[in-house]
Amino acid sequence: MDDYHRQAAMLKAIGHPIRLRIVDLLRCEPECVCHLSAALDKSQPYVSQQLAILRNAGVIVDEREGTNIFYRLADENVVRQVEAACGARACAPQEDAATARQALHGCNCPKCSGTLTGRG
Amino acid sequence: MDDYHRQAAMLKAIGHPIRLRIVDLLRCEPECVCHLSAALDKSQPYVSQQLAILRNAGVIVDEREGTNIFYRLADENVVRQVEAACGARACAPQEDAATARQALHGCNCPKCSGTLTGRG
DNA sequence: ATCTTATATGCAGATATTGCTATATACTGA
DNA sequence: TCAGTATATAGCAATATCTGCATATAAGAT
Repeated sequence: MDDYHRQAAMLKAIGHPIRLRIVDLLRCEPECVCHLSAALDKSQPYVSQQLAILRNAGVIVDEREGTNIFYRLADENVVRQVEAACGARACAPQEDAATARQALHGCNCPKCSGTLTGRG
Repeated sequence: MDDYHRQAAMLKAIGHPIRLRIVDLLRCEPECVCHLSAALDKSQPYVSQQLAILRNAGVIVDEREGTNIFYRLADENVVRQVEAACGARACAPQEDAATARQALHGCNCPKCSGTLTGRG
Protein backbone atom coordinates (compact mmCIF):
# COMPACT_ATOMS: atom_id res chain seq x y z
CA MET A 1 0.00 0.00 0.00
CA ASP A 2 1.21 3.46 -0.81
CA ASP A 3 -1.09 5.02 1.66
CA TYR A 4 2.28 5.30 3.33
CA HIS A 5 2.97 8.50 1.46
CA ARG A 6 -0.44 9.93 2.20
CA GLN A 7 -0.41 9.00 5.87
CA ALA A 8 3.18 10.13 6.30
CA ALA A 9 2.26 13.51 4.84
CA MET A 10 -0.55 13.82 7.34
CA LEU A 11 1.68 12.82 10.25
CA LYS A 12 4.33 15.25 9.11
CA ALA A 13 1.78 18.05 9.03
CA ILE A 14 0.64 17.45 12.60
CA GLY A 15 4.18 16.62 13.75
CA HIS A 16 4.80 20.18 14.90
CA PRO A 17 4.01 21.55 18.37
CA ILE A 18 1.82 24.45 17.25
CA ARG A 19 0.03 22.51 14.57
CA LEU A 20 -0.61 19.66 16.98
CA ARG A 21 -2.15 22.11 19.43
CA ILE A 22 -4.30 23.50 16.63
CA VAL A 23 -5.75 20.14 15.62
CA ASP A 24 -6.26 19.31 19.28
CA LEU A 25 -8.26 22.53 19.67
CA LEU A 26 -10.30 21.70 16.56
CA ARG A 27 -11.19 18.27 17.90
CA CYS A 28 -14.36 19.32 19.70
CA GLU A 29 -15.75 21.98 17.40
CA PRO A 30 -14.72 24.25 14.52
CA GLU A 31 -12.82 27.41 15.44
CA CYS A 32 -12.00 30.56 13.53
CA VAL A 33 -8.55 31.97 12.93
CA CYS A 34 -8.83 34.78 15.44
CA HIS A 35 -9.83 32.35 18.16
CA LEU A 36 -6.86 30.10 17.45
CA SER A 37 -4.57 33.11 17.28
CA ALA A 38 -5.74 34.20 20.74
CA ALA A 39 -5.68 30.70 22.19
CA LEU A 40 -2.13 30.04 21.02
CA ASP A 41 -0.88 33.57 21.66
CA LYS A 42 0.59 33.71 18.17
CA SER A 43 0.26 36.34 15.46
CA GLN A 44 -2.60 36.01 13.01
CA PRO A 45 -0.34 35.63 9.94
CA TYR A 46 1.62 32.92 11.70
CA VAL A 47 -1.47 30.94 12.64
CA SER A 48 -2.91 31.44 9.18
CA GLN A 49 0.26 30.03 7.67
CA GLN A 50 0.17 26.97 9.88
CA LEU A 51 -3.49 26.50 8.98
CA ALA A 52 -2.55 26.67 5.30
CA ILE A 53 -0.03 23.88 5.84
CA LEU A 54 -2.65 21.73 7.55
CA ARG A 55 -5.19 22.59 4.86
CA ASN A 56 -2.84 21.69 2.01
CA ALA A 57 -2.06 18.38 3.71
CA GLY A 58 -5.78 17.60 3.85
CA VAL A 59 -5.84 17.61 7.64
CA ILE A 60 -8.38 20.37 8.06
CA VAL A 61 -11.08 22.01 5.95
CA ASP A 62 -12.37 25.56 6.06
CA GLU A 63 -15.84 26.98 5.90
CA ARG A 64 -16.65 30.62 5.57
CA GLU A 65 -19.30 32.19 7.78
CA GLY A 66 -19.56 35.87 7.03
CA THR A 67 -16.19 37.45 7.77
CA ASN A 68 -15.01 34.52 9.84
CA ILE A 69 -13.53 31.33 8.48
CA PHE A 70 -14.01 28.28 10.64
CA TYR A 71 -11.68 25.34 10.45
CA ARG A 72 -12.41 21.76 11.44
CA LEU A 73 -10.73 18.38 11.15
CA ALA A 74 -11.14 16.88 7.69
CA ASP A 75 -12.24 13.32 8.48
CA GLU A 76 -12.40 10.44 10.96
CA ASN A 77 -8.93 9.28 9.97
CA VAL A 78 -7.50 12.56 11.23
CA VAL A 79 -9.63 12.47 14.36
CA ARG A 80 -8.34 9.01 15.26
CA GLN A 81 -4.76 10.10 14.74
CA VAL A 82 -5.16 13.19 16.87
CA GLU A 83 -6.87 11.19 19.57
CA ALA A 84 -4.03 8.70 19.57
CA ALA A 85 -1.56 11.57 19.93
CA CYS A 86 -3.38 13.79 22.43
CA GLY A 87 -5.66 11.37 24.27
CA ALA A 88 -9.37 10.82 23.73
CA ARG A 89 -10.43 13.86 25.70
CA ALA A 90 -14.16 14.24 26.16
CA CYS A 91 -15.93 17.01 24.27
CA ALA A 92 -18.92 18.82 25.74
CA PRO A 93 -22.14 17.21 24.44
CA GLN A 94 -23.82 20.58 24.38
CA GLU A 95 -23.11 22.73 27.41
CA ASP A 96 -21.02 21.03 30.02
CA ALA A 97 -19.11 23.33 32.35
CA ALA A 98 -16.20 20.95 32.82
CA THR A 99 -15.32 20.52 29.17
CA ALA A 100 -16.87 23.75 27.91
CA ARG A 101 -15.27 25.57 25.03
CA GLN A 102 -12.69 28.20 25.91
CA ALA A 103 -14.14 31.66 25.37
CA LEU A 104 -11.16 33.99 25.08
CA HIS A 105 -10.77 37.64 25.85
CA GLY A 106 -8.54 38.29 22.86
CA CYS A 107 -11.11 36.87 20.49
CA ASN A 108 -14.15 38.68 19.09
CA CYS A 109 -15.61 35.86 17.06
CA PRO A 110 -19.34 35.12 17.39
CA LYS A 111 -18.62 32.05 19.51
CA CYS A 112 -16.61 34.03 22.04
CA SER A 113 -18.51 37.31 22.17
CA GLY A 114 -21.30 37.26 24.71
CA THR A 115 -19.92 34.32 26.68
CA LEU A 116 -16.78 35.98 27.92
CA THR A 117 -15.95 33.77 30.87
CA GLY A 118 -12.69 32.28 29.67
CA ARG A 119 -9.23 32.80 30.97
CA GLY A 120 -7.48 36.03 29.98
CA MET B 1 0.31 20.12 28.66
CA ASP B 2 3.61 20.34 26.86
CA ASP B 3 3.46 16.77 25.85
CA TYR B 4 2.74 18.61 22.63
CA HIS B 5 6.44 18.93 21.96
CA ARG B 6 7.11 15.32 22.78
CA GLN B 7 4.24 13.94 20.78
CA ALA B 8 4.93 16.27 17.87
CA ALA B 9 8.51 15.03 17.78
CA MET B 10 7.27 11.46 17.62
CA LEU B 11 4.79 12.26 14.87
CA LYS B 12 7.44 14.10 12.93
CA ALA B 13 9.74 11.09 13.17
CA ILE B 14 7.16 8.69 11.74
CA GLY B 15 5.89 11.32 9.30
CA HIS B 16 8.10 10.05 6.49
CA PRO B 17 7.17 7.30 4.01
CA ILE B 18 10.15 5.03 4.68
CA ARG B 19 10.13 5.54 8.42
CA LEU B 20 6.40 4.87 8.53
CA ARG B 21 6.96 1.60 6.66
CA ILE B 22 9.72 0.71 9.12
CA VAL B 23 7.56 1.17 12.20
CA ASP B 24 4.75 -0.70 10.47
CA LEU B 25 7.15 -3.61 9.86
CA LEU B 26 8.24 -3.50 13.50
CA ARG B 27 4.68 -3.66 14.75
CA CYS B 28 4.48 -7.45 14.93
CA GLU B 29 7.97 -8.40 16.03
CA PRO B 30 11.49 -7.01 16.27
CA GLU B 31 13.55 -6.98 13.07
CA CYS B 32 17.24 -6.52 12.38
CA VAL B 33 18.74 -3.90 10.10
CA CYS B 34 19.58 -6.29 7.29
CA HIS B 35 16.02 -7.55 7.22
CA LEU B 36 14.60 -4.04 6.98
CA SER B 37 17.16 -3.15 4.36
CA ALA B 38 16.04 -6.13 2.25
CA ALA B 39 12.34 -5.56 2.90
CA LEU B 40 12.50 -1.90 1.89
CA ASP B 41 15.01 -2.40 -0.92
CA LYS B 42 17.14 0.41 0.47
CA SER B 43 20.86 0.53 1.22
CA GLN B 44 22.02 -0.50 4.70
CA PRO B 45 23.46 2.92 5.57
CA TYR B 46 20.27 4.62 4.49
CA VAL B 47 18.10 2.36 6.60
CA SER B 48 20.49 2.66 9.51
CA GLN B 49 20.23 6.42 9.32
CA GLN B 50 16.45 6.36 9.36
CA LEU B 51 16.60 3.97 12.31
CA ALA B 52 18.87 6.42 14.11
CA ILE B 53 16.30 9.17 13.60
CA LEU B 54 13.55 6.95 15.00
CA ARG B 55 15.80 5.87 17.86
CA ASN B 56 16.73 9.44 18.80
CA ALA B 57 13.05 10.39 18.79
CA GLY B 58 12.31 7.57 21.22
CA VAL B 59 10.12 5.74 18.73
CA ILE B 60 12.11 2.53 18.64
CA VAL B 61 14.65 0.78 20.84
CA ASP B 62 17.48 -1.53 19.87
CA GLU B 63 18.69 -4.76 21.37
CA ARG B 64 21.86 -6.51 20.35
CA GLU B 65 21.83 -10.23 19.73
CA GLY B 66 25.28 -11.33 18.64
CA THR B 67 26.17 -9.50 15.45
CA ASN B 68 22.60 -8.53 14.76
CA ILE B 69 20.78 -5.59 16.27
CA PHE B 70 17.04 -5.96 16.54
CA TYR B 71 14.76 -2.98 16.67
CA ARG B 72 11.27 -2.80 18.12
CA LEU B 73 8.68 -0.14 18.90
CA ALA B 74 9.47 1.66 22.14
CA ASP B 75 6.11 1.59 23.92
CA GLU B 76 2.33 1.30 23.71
CA ASN B 77 1.98 4.97 22.90
CA VAL B 78 3.93 4.42 19.69
CA VAL B 79 2.02 1.25 18.89
CA ARG B 80 -1.29 3.07 19.18
CA GLN B 81 -0.07 5.84 16.92
CA VAL B 82 1.19 3.45 14.27
CA GLU B 83 -2.04 1.48 14.42
CA ALA B 84 -4.02 4.67 13.95
CA ALA B 85 -1.89 5.49 10.92
CA CYS B 86 -1.54 2.07 9.29
CA GLY B 87 -4.59 0.19 10.56
CA ALA B 88 -4.75 -2.38 13.32
CA ARG B 89 -3.44 -5.22 11.21
CA ALA B 90 -3.41 -8.61 12.93
CA CYS B 91 -0.07 -10.11 13.91
CA ALA B 92 0.52 -13.84 13.82
CA PRO B 93 -0.04 -15.27 17.35
CA GLN B 94 2.77 -17.78 16.82
CA GLU B 95 2.77 -19.41 13.41
CA ASP B 96 -0.11 -18.38 11.23
CA ALA B 97 0.43 -18.73 7.50
CA ALA B 98 -1.79 -15.79 6.57
CA THR B 99 -0.03 -13.17 8.67
CA ALA B 100 3.32 -14.94 8.91
CA ARG B 101 6.47 -12.89 9.05
CA GLN B 102 8.13 -12.15 5.71
CA ALA B 103 11.27 -14.26 5.31
CA LEU B 104 13.35 -12.50 2.67
CA HIS B 105 15.92 -13.83 0.24
CA GLY B 106 18.18 -10.82 0.59
CA CYS B 107 18.37 -11.27 4.34
CA ASN B 108 20.65 -13.67 6.20
CA CYS B 109 19.52 -12.91 9.71
CA PRO B 110 18.69 -15.82 12.03
CA LYS B 111 14.97 -15.21 11.65
CA CYS B 112 15.13 -15.46 7.87
CA SER B 113 17.71 -18.23 7.40
CA GLY B 114 16.16 -21.67 7.45
CA THR B 115 12.65 -20.48 6.68
CA LEU B 116 13.29 -19.11 3.23
CA THR B 117 9.81 -19.10 1.81
CA GLY B 118 9.32 -15.35 1.33
CA ARG B 119 9.11 -13.39 -1.84
CA GLY B 120 12.36 -12.68 -3.63
C1' DA C 1 -16.64 54.20 -2.73
C1' DT C 2 -14.47 53.84 1.78
C1' DC C 3 -13.40 52.10 6.18
C1' DT C 4 -12.95 48.22 9.23
C1' DT C 5 -12.35 43.58 10.45
C1' DA C 6 -10.88 38.84 9.31
C1' DT C 7 -7.90 36.15 6.86
C1' DA C 8 -4.31 34.99 3.35
C1' DT C 9 -0.06 35.43 0.85
C1' DG C 10 4.86 36.80 -0.37
C1' DC C 11 9.40 37.38 0.98
C1' DA C 12 13.73 36.25 3.22
C1' DG C 13 17.49 34.69 6.29
C1' DA C 14 18.38 30.99 9.26
C1' DT C 15 18.11 26.31 9.93
C1' DA C 16 16.86 21.46 9.11
C1' DT C 17 16.01 17.42 6.16
C1' DT C 18 16.91 14.31 2.40
C1' DG C 19 19.34 10.69 0.28
C1' DC C 20 23.70 9.35 -1.08
C1' DT C 21 28.69 7.70 -0.64
C1' DA C 22 32.71 6.63 1.84
C1' DT C 23 34.37 5.16 5.96
C1' DA C 24 34.36 3.68 10.76
C1' DT C 25 33.01 0.72 14.59
C1' DA C 26 31.55 -3.66 16.90
C1' DC C 27 31.15 -8.42 17.31
C1' DT C 28 32.39 -13.41 15.90
C1' DG C 29 35.34 -16.95 14.67
C1' DA C 30 39.75 -18.90 13.23
C1' DT D 1 45.84 -11.06 15.85
C1' DC D 2 43.32 -10.94 11.40
C1' DA D 3 39.36 -11.57 8.33
C1' DG D 4 34.47 -11.29 7.71
C1' DT D 5 29.90 -9.77 8.75
C1' DA D 6 26.56 -6.42 10.73
C1' DT D 7 25.71 -1.92 11.82
C1' DA D 8 26.78 3.06 12.56
C1' DT D 9 28.54 7.55 11.50
C1' DA D 10 30.57 11.50 8.79
C1' DG D 11 30.25 14.50 5.22
C1' DC D 12 28.00 16.59 1.34
C1' DA D 13 24.97 19.04 -2.11
C1' DA D 14 20.24 19.76 -3.02
C1' DT D 15 16.15 20.94 -1.18
C1' DA D 16 12.63 22.04 2.19
C1' DT D 17 11.02 24.06 6.52
C1' DC D 18 10.74 27.64 10.03
C1' DT D 19 9.05 31.93 11.60
C1' DG D 20 8.74 36.80 11.56
C1' DC D 21 7.26 40.76 8.97
C1' DA D 22 4.98 43.50 5.37
C1' DT D 23 1.35 43.46 2.51
C1' DA D 24 -2.71 41.74 -0.08
C1' DT D 25 -7.45 40.05 -0.44
C1' DA D 26 -12.31 39.47 0.91
C1' DA D 27 -16.53 40.55 3.15
C1' DG D 28 -19.55 43.66 5.87
C1' DA D 29 -21.00 48.24 7.36
C1' DT D 30 -21.45 53.21 6.74
